[in-house]
Amino acid sequence: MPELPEVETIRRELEPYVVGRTVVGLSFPWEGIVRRPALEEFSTRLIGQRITGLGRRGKYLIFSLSSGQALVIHLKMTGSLWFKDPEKFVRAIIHLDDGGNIYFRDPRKFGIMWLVDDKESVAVKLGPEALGAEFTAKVLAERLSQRTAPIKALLLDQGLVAGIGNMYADEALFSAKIHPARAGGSLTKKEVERLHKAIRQVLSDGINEKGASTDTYFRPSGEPGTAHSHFRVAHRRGESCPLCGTPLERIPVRNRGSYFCPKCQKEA
DNA sequence: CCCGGAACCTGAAGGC
DNA sequence: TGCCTTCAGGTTCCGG
Repeated sequence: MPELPEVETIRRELEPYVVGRTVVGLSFPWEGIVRRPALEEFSTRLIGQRITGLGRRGKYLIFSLSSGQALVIHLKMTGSLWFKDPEKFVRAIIHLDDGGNIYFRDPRKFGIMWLVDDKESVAVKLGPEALGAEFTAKVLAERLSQRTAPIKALLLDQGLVAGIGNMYADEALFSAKIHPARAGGSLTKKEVERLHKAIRQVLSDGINEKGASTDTYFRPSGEPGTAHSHFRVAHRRGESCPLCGTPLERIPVRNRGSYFCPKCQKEA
């Protein structure tokens, strides 16, 4: 699933391929991928524009355009962007002036494209970047205080901190030895500090491994990432804790599968 | 404001 | 073999 490390890997590998290029055409095998404006306006306004930069905010990819507008893409759960034709599940194709193409592959059709004047307008309200300088242990502690929702649910709230998804939340909580169902406000100062450090570590490791290909994530070349092979609990159904050997458990937290070690991550 | 659950969508995998 | 159920989860929306 594309979370911060996966989106960042795609951004880095796509950047030299698209920056400086002009969009010369668009194809939509599935038109529902365009959120706004309406498809015809989306196309007429985007074609002819030069891509001046490729950025990322949380899990959003932002293509800066010569007009000052931005093409924003969210891959949601199963989206990926390819240099070459993945052949199946192609929902949109961006044709470039050098003959290159970007293929938006998305089996489950959750992915979205926007063409906007203000890139901030696509998301409700994003919290600080999980790997940014402004996201400190102190900021995390402030944002968790008084909160009664499970810490796992709060880590997935992009308005609290931007970029963490289900896999890396499980990894960070295991690393910090915190049970996923603990109330966010019940964490001690030491636990919040451990959690903050763990979040930054698992996300950085994920980027260094070029993302985790547990399911439908691919890099633009079509190659997988390797981060999932280093996961200690996420998606490790039926396996044992790498630290103590206790069988890992999976419980739903806010309807999200949460993998953890019941011995290393106590609920009390 | 805060919390929890539904909705969106469809392929893969497992059970019988 | 084939049908059926369950699972996967990022984000927004809505009711309490």
